[in-house]
This record gives sequence, C-alpha cells and structure tokens, in this order.
Amino acid sequence: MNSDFSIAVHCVAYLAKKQNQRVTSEDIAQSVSVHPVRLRKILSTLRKENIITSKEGAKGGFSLNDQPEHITLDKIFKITSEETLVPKCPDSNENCPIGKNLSDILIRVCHNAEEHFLNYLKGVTIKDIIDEINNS
Amino acid sequence: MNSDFSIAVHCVAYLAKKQNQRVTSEDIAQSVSVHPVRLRKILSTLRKENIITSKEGAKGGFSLNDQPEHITLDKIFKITSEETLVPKCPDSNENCPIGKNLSDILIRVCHNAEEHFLNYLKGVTIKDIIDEINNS
DNA sequence: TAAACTGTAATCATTATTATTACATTTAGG
DNA sequence: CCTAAATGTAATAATAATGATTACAGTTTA
Repeated sequence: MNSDFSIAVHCVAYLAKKQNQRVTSEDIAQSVSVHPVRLRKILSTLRKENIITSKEGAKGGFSLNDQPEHITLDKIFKITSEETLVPKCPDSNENCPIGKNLSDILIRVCHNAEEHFLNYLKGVTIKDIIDEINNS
Repeated sequence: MNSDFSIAVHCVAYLAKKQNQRVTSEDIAQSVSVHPVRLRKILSTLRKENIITSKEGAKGGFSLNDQPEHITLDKIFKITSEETLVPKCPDSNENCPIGKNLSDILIRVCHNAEEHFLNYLKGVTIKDIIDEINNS
C-alpha cells in the first residue's frame, strides 16, 4: 500500500480546518511535506468523487464540498486505496489442486475482511479527527 | 504489503492436505511457484510460532503441528504481516498543528480498523479453506 | 497580457520486494 | 564415516512499486 490514504485524509482535514477558504496545493504541501504535484494528483481523485472542489487559475485552489461531520474515512479509503488489503497472490501452479484454487478463495476472504476494516472506518469522520487534533 | 501472508496460508494449506507426511520446501515451492529459499524463510517464522515443525537433513522437511480446524487465518496474518494495514505517514510538518498531530491519530485509527480485519480472519480456519478447495 | 494557479504526462530516484547464489549445518542410510 | 538430501540463513542481484521532479498546457484574475 502507498500512502495516498493518509495523505488524502491529511488534505481533507487541512481543508476542513480552513473551511470557506480556497487553499493552494503549495499551501497543503507545506503541511503534509509532500510534493505539490503528487498532492494535485491525489486531490484530483478527491475532486472526481465530489469530496472537494478545485478552481484553476490565479486565486484558484481547493476547498471542501461537505461538512467535516459528513465525511467518513471509509469513503476516502475507497477512493484512494480500495482492494489494497487483498493480497496479490503469486500465480501458483495450475496443475496443483491447491495452487489452482487457493488464490481465488484467499482473495474472497481478504475482500470480506477488508469490508470489516472499512466498516470501522465508516464510524470515523473528519470532524472526529479535527476534534482529536484540537484536544492534543 | 508483500505476499508473505498468502504464501504462508498456501504453505499451511498444503501441509494440511498432506498431514502426517514430511514435505520439503522444494515440494511446496512447486505448488506455490515461489523460490524455495523464500519459502524456507517464511516457513521458519511459522516454525518459531509453533504452527509447523521442521526437520533438517536427509528425509527432512516440514509438517503441521495442529489440526487444520484449529488454525485460524488471523494468526497467520499476525505472524507474517501484522501492522501492515497501518499507513506509513510521511513525516509531516512539525510546525503545523495538523501535520504535527495527524499521523499519530491516523495510526491509531488504522490500528483499530486492522483489529476488525483480524477479527474477521479469526473466523476462518485452514479447514474452511481446504473444504472450499475440495468443493471447487 | 503577465502572474498565479490547476491538470497531467513523462522521467528520474529511491525504496520495497523477490529471486538467486552461496555456503554452513544437520541427518539418514549405505 | 561418508555422501546425499535436506534445512537455515546471509549476502547479493534483479525487478517492481512508490515517490519526487521537471515540463508544459490550460485557466483565471487583475
């Protein structure tokens, strides 16, 4: 798994802290310590999923579409990292009854386990994160 | 995440299919399509955790310690891949209140989510896997 | 029309993963 | 007691994934 998920959460939390302002990728990059181009790539997927809005050109930037209490972490995880908990099994031996069938079974099992992972994240909102930051 | 987990499950399922026999890493490698040295490294961690027994020398090899219905996948996951679902956050800006605190919070949240992932795997045994293979 | 932005493709650097080689050690069996 | 067949493990090499950077086109403000 790459760190797109944690970077995306960071971006969204940052935008939530600056609600109703327009923030540049340069600005967010300062906080996350990640290259602005990489951020824009991640922000771009968040925009396509309607989490944020972007505006090009001078005085452009990014802003949040929704209230922090309505944005749950499972949604961000799905956008950035869905199926990454499902292992890539090596292409095992087709002539072996175990090798032949195991990977499909394991993929299904891990997919179900990921659902439970996501279900927990569904209970955590960006507001929860912000609140925790404020209390620390 | 590397594929140690799925390889380990494959090994254990293979040994379960050949209960009471001693199987070589070469033999298992045939089924998994992975280099025997890599397998022995993974098998070595399974041995240290008492899942399997190994015997060196001629006529040596690996065998299962326990009944397939007593081996749950969460245990194998913990041995091979614990904490891999917890994102490595980039070292973000210490001077930014969000950057400073977010990674600890996210790590905790993902750790909890991983618990739910593991809890699901706890309900799946090697016997379940074998049964599914036999029915497919 | 210049400056400040986003959008995105392409390339390069770094890190993680996997395969392979090499060799020490153990054990069975003639 | 010697040889062949195994595990155990370190070290290196090859490959793949991740991340940073460069480059530049397009958009918008002033």
